[in-house]
Amino acid sequence: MLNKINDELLTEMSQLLQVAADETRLKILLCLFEGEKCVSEIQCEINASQSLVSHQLKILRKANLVNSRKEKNYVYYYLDDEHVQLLISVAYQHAKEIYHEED
Amino acid sequence: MLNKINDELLTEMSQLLQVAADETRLKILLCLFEGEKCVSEIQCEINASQSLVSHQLKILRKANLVNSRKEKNYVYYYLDDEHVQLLISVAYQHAKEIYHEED
DNA sequence: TTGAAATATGAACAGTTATTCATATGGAGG
DNA sequence: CCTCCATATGAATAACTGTTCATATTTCAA
Repeated sequence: MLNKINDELLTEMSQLLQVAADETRLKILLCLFEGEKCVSEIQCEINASQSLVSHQLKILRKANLVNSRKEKNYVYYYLDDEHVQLLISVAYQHAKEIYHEED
Repeated sequence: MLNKINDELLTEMSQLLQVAADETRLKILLCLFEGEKCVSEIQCEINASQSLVSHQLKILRKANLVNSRKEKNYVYYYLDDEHVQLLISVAYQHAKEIYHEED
């Protein structure tokens, strides 16, 4: 496996995981599972400041995990990677098991 | 989705992703795909110092991604999570697409 | 028991990152 | 044009994390 993965690929993989790993960003991704939302909706749902949400959305966008579209003066963000859902559900399965082990 | 995920689960998910995100640890995981290896073998394969490998293995172990067994004076590590392979292959798929987009 | 080899640990440092605060931008409607 | 609202940006800071170096522990063999 390692031999067919060059440095750039490895860095890309690492970055995807790193971007998804932050709790705030994870919350954003999870709440976008339900469909596209504008910044203020996300802000409200995950209980974070406007600035923080905006900063983190930018990071998610740069990593190609979400994309956005403008409508009136709202900006709607949505999941833009076919793999994100799978990635997160795998993490969820793992978490559930660990969680129950520790009871 | 967010409503059925409590704080502890979220933290657990976040930690899994964070642990997998580091490039050194990612290399270790990838090289353990081939089967169990002792510390010095890993060290050699990924080209890192003994101390670094040992530190990172400890982190992987604590997060339940790998486990180990002793034999003589070697310690063999192996993948210990059914989800790791899937997690990493999803990251790999994503990376490959990003990688080709940027050509 | 001594020496050597494999692995683990602790402290320290450098670099990165999440968050906050203050402010800027940009569009819509009056 | 001006004002308001939604969003974006920049700087600053505090906390965290990966790596290195030095040293400790453990196990085997002689």
